[in-house]
Amino acid sequence: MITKEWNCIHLEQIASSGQCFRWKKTGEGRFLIPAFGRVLQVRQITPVMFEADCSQQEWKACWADYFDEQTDYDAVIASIPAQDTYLSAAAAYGRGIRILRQPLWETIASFIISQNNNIPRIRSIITRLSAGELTPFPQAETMLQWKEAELRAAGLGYRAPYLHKAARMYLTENAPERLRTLCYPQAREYLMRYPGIGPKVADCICLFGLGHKGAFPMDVWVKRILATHYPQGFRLERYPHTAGILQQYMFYYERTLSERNGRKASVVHKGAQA
DNA sequence: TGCCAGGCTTCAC
DNA sequence: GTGAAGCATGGC
Repeated sequence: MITKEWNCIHLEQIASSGQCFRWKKTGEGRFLIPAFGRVLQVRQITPVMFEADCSQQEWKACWADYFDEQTDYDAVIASIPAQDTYLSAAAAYGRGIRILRQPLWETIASFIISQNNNIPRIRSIITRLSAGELTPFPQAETMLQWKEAELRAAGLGYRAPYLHKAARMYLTENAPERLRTLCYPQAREYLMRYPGIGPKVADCICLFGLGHKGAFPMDVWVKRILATHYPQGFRLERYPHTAGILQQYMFYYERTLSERNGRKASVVHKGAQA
């Protein structure tokens, strides 16, 4: 068992930030995370401390990257201009969020499934594909052996052929090796060649599967936020290496407020920066 | 019952 | 290049 003390770590916020679909809550601040061939237990001990049931060696080998240990989230938040009242509020609200670096194929498949779908249903489809909540996510090789009809049976609907073809391309083109060598714009362009992957899904994969934190997924929520709070335009170029983190703050803030206040409820922040 | 969902593909124009 | 229609399915 190891413990980590970070200023910005809130497991509940990460679990409900829409970036991961397989965390299983087992109690207050307690989660099981199936990834990398095992199930990690994590627990929030204090607002700035959590524990994980793994060795230091295992932590360094995969979970440190998974939890994005090397990024200074305080510095990211500090980089937000004070006059940008909406983003400042969103970051303060979701300051415990971290960008998870998730297994690549699982991220590609999950976000192909996510298109025009809602989060509870994405979770249920992924659980069916994995044949359980804590069992390993099926590898591309496995999915390629399945028939499209089997994917449809898991609830994928029209996305079934997308996923099947994506698995084939992923394997035949040796995508993990290729993607490792590409910068963010190149990786995004490469991924958009896959069926079922457009700009938004490609950005999610770049952000959550490849660690390109300059990726800024534009989904229906973010479009709504930008239209409401940044009618003069959002200065994305200000955040070439952290835009994805800020996007998560916005997404989480807006969704959480909406759930509490009713659909599309939104606090108006006059003076949100252009 | 109807709307909507962390969109994408296809097809007019 | 831009905009609209169509898409499977189930949560709410």
